[in-house]
Amino acid sequence: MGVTPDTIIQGDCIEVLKGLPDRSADLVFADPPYNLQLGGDLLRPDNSRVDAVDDHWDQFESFAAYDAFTRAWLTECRRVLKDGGAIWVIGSYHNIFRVGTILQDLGFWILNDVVWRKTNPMPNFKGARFTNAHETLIWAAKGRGAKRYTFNYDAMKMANDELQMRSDWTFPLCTGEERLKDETGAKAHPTQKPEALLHRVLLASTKPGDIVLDPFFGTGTTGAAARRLGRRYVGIEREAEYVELARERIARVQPVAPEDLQVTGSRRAEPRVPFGQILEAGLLRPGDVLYCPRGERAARVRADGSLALGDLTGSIHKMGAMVQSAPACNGWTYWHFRTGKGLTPIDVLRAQVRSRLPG
Amino acid sequence: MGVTPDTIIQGDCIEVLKGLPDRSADLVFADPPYNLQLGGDLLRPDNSRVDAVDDHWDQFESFAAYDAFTRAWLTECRRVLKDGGAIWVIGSYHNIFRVGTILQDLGFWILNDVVWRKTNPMPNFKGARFTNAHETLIWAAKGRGAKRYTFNYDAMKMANDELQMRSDWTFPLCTGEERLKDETGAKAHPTQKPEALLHRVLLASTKPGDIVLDPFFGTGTTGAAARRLGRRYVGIEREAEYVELARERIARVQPVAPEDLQVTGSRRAEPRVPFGQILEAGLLRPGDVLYCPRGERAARVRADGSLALGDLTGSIHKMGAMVQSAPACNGWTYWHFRTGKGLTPIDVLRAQVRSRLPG
DNA sequence: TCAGTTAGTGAATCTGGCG
DNA sequence: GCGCCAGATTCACTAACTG
Repeated sequence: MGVTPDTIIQGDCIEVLKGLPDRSADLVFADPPYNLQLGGDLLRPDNSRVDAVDDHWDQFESFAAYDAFTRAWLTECRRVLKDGGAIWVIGSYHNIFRVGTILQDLGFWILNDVVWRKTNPMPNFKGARFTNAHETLIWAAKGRGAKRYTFNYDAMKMANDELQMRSDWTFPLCTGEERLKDETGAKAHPTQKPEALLHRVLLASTKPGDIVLDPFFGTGTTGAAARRLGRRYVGIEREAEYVELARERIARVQPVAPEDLQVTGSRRAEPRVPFGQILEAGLLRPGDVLYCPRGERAARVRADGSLALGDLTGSIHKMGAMVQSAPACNGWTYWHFRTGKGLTPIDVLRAQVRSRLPG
Repeated sequence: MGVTPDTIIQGDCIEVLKGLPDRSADLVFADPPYNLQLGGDLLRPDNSRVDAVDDHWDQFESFAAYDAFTRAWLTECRRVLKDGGAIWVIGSYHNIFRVGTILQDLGFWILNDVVWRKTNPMPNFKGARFTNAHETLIWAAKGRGAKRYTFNYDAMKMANDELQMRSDWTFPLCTGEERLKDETGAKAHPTQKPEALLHRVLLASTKPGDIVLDPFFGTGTTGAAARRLGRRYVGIEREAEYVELARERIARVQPVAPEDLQVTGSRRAEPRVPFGQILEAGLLRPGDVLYCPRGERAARVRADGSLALGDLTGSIHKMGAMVQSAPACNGWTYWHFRTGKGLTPIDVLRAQVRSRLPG
């Protein structure tokens, strides 16, 4: 009994969240209201409106109200997340420090803060400050000791020309055709996020089929990116107009074919091959000699897949670490066998065994 | 009756701050402990050990203890600031959200958050997260209605090739000759900041002769930058060794007339565009087919920007080299996409993305 | 002297499965 | 939950060394 995927639920964010089952979402992406001190509406925990204020005491009242609201929806999101789940929250300096503090206080474990660098930010018209050219995203796991979060490290590295993806991402604002307009041609939603941003978030931190919950769905950028990438979404949005716009928008999205959703996998995820299996497959034989990369050290292979060097025996990893006096060693890349052309790492034998495995 | 400028006071930050007079500093720059919470040792892939920040001054029992410490020194700093004064605090995701929240709670008025993008950050050795490639600075005025803060808008604009200075700044780490070493050649301080960063901070937010207070003076980067730029400094530092190092360092600084200072960075090389960004920008989609120049070979694009050709996958460069049996290949010019007019190299898509990037 | 190679290092909350 | 252990994992830059 879980949540129905690929739906938008119209209603108050906190009320709707309370109705969702425990541990039912793989990821939360949240773009909460930033509206502190901007003359916009500020909501109390019960969603009544706080009158605009400008003196110091009421300012504190406003922060307290924003904090209570934030704590309420984040608490529910944490409950709804699976143990291996994670959350992304985007914000600006008006609210992101309060969001980050409350995340930490609720037991979320911050994994990274990520900066969205805007290529085309709005200038600071009064010339009174630096151009506000970025927003901040916080990526956090459900808890410090929580089950392992999803991070498609190799896919991110591939998407960044084989360099580790950094914590600063550069994207243009959502403009042009992508920006939804109302019937008058005005922008339909004030803070529509670029789908490219969600593309990277989902590709980095979800698997195909995962359920992504967005408690401030707006015009459905999260849903559009999820559908395109073969993920499922649950959106919560209070305004009926936005719900309708989002439904139409998501329906227009062409999902990527499942075979194209394959991304570069990690070596950790590859099937484990015990070294003994190399012997069982006949690719090496007991008594064969293995060499370190430059050949000056040698060890004999024994029938059970251990190595012997003088009186000492142990796994390929232990023995590799031992001869180097290193704390650890990957025996697959350290030990080599001799061929007519010189020394070849035994990792190629592992690859041969893996290629014969089913699946 | 004010504070004596161009001095370093040895002692506990909060105790010393309490002895400073009200409204005596024009600016505070603070690089407080980040409250890192490290596990055990971290080994690089080559098994060398990362020299982590495990100093006693960075250890706090809990978030509550860190918050109390932060509130205490920020409260004193606010008292010591002149009414038109401002504060900068630098931190990472471990502490910056708590610092920002407390700044707001104390009545400081945030002007910008600024991101220091590191050109050469330490990689994430275990491939577990995004490379932590930035730190965050908060710039805040003493209060919302406080007397006008200093912002040298035109100096900043001039320093940025006549474009408004943005909230993301790019600098390398403090290394090489600038990095202070002890007698053994090891780094003298674990977290020395680059002087270029302080240069920009002071040039942006102080006037010549202003008094800059740094309650976590360390090896005196703030003092060195202040002296160089004709500002005055007051430093507080607990460790006697750091105080001595800072004194010697600042004495070596040659003050320079501001008009002689080179502040404009050299024009950067063309920004690198990873192929994955072409997909994120929607210029190609997962499942699209790319062709070699004469069209006789084809490969499918995957969601992470890798190419698939039969069972083989890899980057556009790797796969281009592979199909030509060449040692290397520029995938941007080798691979083409099909349009009504025939085949077009994907390099034109890179040019489109580049045209949107900031200089 | 110069070019090429090797070694070292920087604020880091840095693995995962099985018993 | 803890311990064990297989085995996966790095970018930009500086400085020292080699030939």
